[in-house]
Amino acid sequence: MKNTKESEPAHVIRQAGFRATTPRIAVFSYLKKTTYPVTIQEIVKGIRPLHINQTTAYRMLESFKKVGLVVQVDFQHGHAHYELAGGRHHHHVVCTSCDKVEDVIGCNDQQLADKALRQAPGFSAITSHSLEFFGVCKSCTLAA
Amino acid sequence: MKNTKESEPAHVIRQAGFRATTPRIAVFSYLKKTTYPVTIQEIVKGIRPLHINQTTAYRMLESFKKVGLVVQVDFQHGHAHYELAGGRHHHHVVCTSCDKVEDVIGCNDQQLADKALRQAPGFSAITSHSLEFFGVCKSCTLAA
DNA sequence: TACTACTTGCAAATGATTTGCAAGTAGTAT
DNA sequence: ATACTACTTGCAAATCATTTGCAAGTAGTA
Repeated sequence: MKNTKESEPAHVIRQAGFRATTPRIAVFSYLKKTTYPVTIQEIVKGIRPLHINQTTAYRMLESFKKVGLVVQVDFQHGHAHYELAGGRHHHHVVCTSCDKVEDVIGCNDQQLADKALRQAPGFSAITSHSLEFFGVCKSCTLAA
Repeated sequence: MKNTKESEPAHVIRQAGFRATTPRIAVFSYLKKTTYPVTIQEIVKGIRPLHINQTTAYRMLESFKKVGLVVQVDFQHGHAHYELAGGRHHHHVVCTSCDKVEDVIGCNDQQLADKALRQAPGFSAITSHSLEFFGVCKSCTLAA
């Protein structure tokens, strides 16, 4: 299984230091085409008919996360959501009624982090942050 | 069990629409004296020698959260943390190595939320948001 | 083509949180 | 002070997300 086009999932996966296995290519490709952060369940179902074990998915996402290939986000739903990193850094607005998600960019994160660091005397560095917004989407507002 | 001084836990709890039971007063008082968001485990242990069931704690925190008495925060530790609401709105910096927590204030949240709402065409309102910073504290930096 | 370290699948363990139900009690009416 | 009822709690068991151990499979290299 070899494929060297720069943008090919297999290539990206190898660049990240992993073997380009069928499950990894499928998961990576799936994440590439999703438009919002997905759960492990969605990933496993999303790559059908290919079937992979949930354990495999958990391990894969964890390792992808470790090398910065994916980002984990928390919508306070009791389970993790993942999305591909690499795109423009952004955050999300989540509908607390129907779980719809939209992206938000331009949050001036560096400035936020700097300000936070200045206020935290016991810290020497801030490496990341999570920022999610919760609200009600228009369809749910109408439905209420 | 009656007590009407404005600031008394029992009074606050009744104002929120609950019965001022021993477990609730104990948990509320405990939260009042903690200086960082605590877990269910910490709460149950923190009110000793009074013993309450974890289930009770979960239900209590959930209901406190629902009426805005407490806020739930997520440090990506696999379990929820809670703190009393009502104080100044703030966020946290968490050490990814030792879990130390420090508060951060003045994040201009309203402005952040407004900006987010403007960018989310499908949403009619933003009701809350979560913002946590992750980094390394000074002791852990030295220990590394 | 062979080989080995990296991967995957499966089953079971762990940990957090939830649910059902019977027993207990705060707050109110008597 | 007493009785009463709806709100609360405790306990046991269920559920859900995630992790771990180990044997079998396979990608990438020699």
